[in-house]
Amino acid sequence: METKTAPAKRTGGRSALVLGAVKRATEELIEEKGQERLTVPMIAERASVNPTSIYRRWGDLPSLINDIATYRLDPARPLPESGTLRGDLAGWAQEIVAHYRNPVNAALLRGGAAVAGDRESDCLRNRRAEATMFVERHPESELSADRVIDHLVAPIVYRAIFLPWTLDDDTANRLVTELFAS
Amino acid sequence: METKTAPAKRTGGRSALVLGAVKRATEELIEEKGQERLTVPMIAERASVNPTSIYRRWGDLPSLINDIATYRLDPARPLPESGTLRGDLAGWAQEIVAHYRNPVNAALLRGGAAVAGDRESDCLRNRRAEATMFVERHPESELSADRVIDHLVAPIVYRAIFLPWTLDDDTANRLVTELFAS
DNA sequence: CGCTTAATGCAACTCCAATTGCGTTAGAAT
DNA sequence: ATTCTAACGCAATTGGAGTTGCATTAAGCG
Repeated sequence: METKTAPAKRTGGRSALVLGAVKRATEELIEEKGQERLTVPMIAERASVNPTSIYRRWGDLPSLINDIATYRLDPARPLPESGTLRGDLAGWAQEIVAHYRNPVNAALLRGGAAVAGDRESDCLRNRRAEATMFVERHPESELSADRVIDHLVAPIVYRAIFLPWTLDDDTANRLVTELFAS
Repeated sequence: METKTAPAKRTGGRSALVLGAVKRATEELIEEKGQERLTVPMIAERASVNPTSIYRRWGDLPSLINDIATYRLDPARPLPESGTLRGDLAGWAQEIVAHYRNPVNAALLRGGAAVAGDRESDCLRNRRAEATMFVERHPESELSADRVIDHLVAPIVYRAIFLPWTLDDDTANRLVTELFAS
């Protein structure tokens, strides 16, 4: 039997323009209207793009929001390399706090939470991968990725979702201190 | 001037029946369809109630879901009184874990997360009140309600939302141990 | 450059969520 | 029992989300 070669994706040019316009429009509107008052046609109009294009690319609104929420923090961005696990985690936590103090990112996170629950659609999976990388880089520490998630990521995310006004400047440092005190 | 007496609310009889039927229908359907595939007319039909009644009571679907998510754990239920803060928190945490291992409650939590972000619509405000009550009952401890939220409630809620399959039997006890180790 | 077809645009259509006005029922108070 | 009116049911309507078929554009590639 003949092997079917995958059709060539077209990622550049106009497609890239549409992608960027849709992402920008979604980020703008999610801040203005909030996650639940958002619709696909609204995004399409703001992006000067046809609604059909959005439906065909993402299927529905929750998938779009989850997609943007997942990749807004670039997975290829440089991560802290301070020489110590504590230093790395402190810098990393500060970055995450700063990220979610942006109302746009907090709203996207809530959208991601709304559609979470299965292994595929976890908009925070990159955080877990990064946590694992940090603890494996410093095997002398006894910290596990699980504990980093539970006592560093979880409190930040919890506050970002439910108590965003409590995400202040020293949240990250306080949590890191408490994590290493145990 | 004459003081306007508030119009008498009608909480019993038919109204109570409608309320109960709507809550039951929502809980059933949110498990079957998930939070984002849910609509008001669907709930109305399942509850044998007119959609108009739901719209007039709650306004929209997010408000309804948030309302149910907030009061599903009865605020008047008995809380642990073991004599020690650690014992109280352990029992309390176990109850919360058990609660969110129920897929219905996890789905409701995700719905509550979707509409969170301001001081009024926090479906977890009762947990914070309970945590405050526990630490105030045992002033000899140095634990603050904030730390209980950060290192006990937040990890449970985070897992319930994003990693529900990791909420196993000893999650609560492990978190309590880690909380008191620091 | 020219070919192929992926991706978008456009328009018409369907379907259902959400609104509104009005009549009916029944909870609460006296 | 009677009154008042909150809460519900019903029906008609509207508005927009989402779908589909076809034409158009342009990205990828030899």
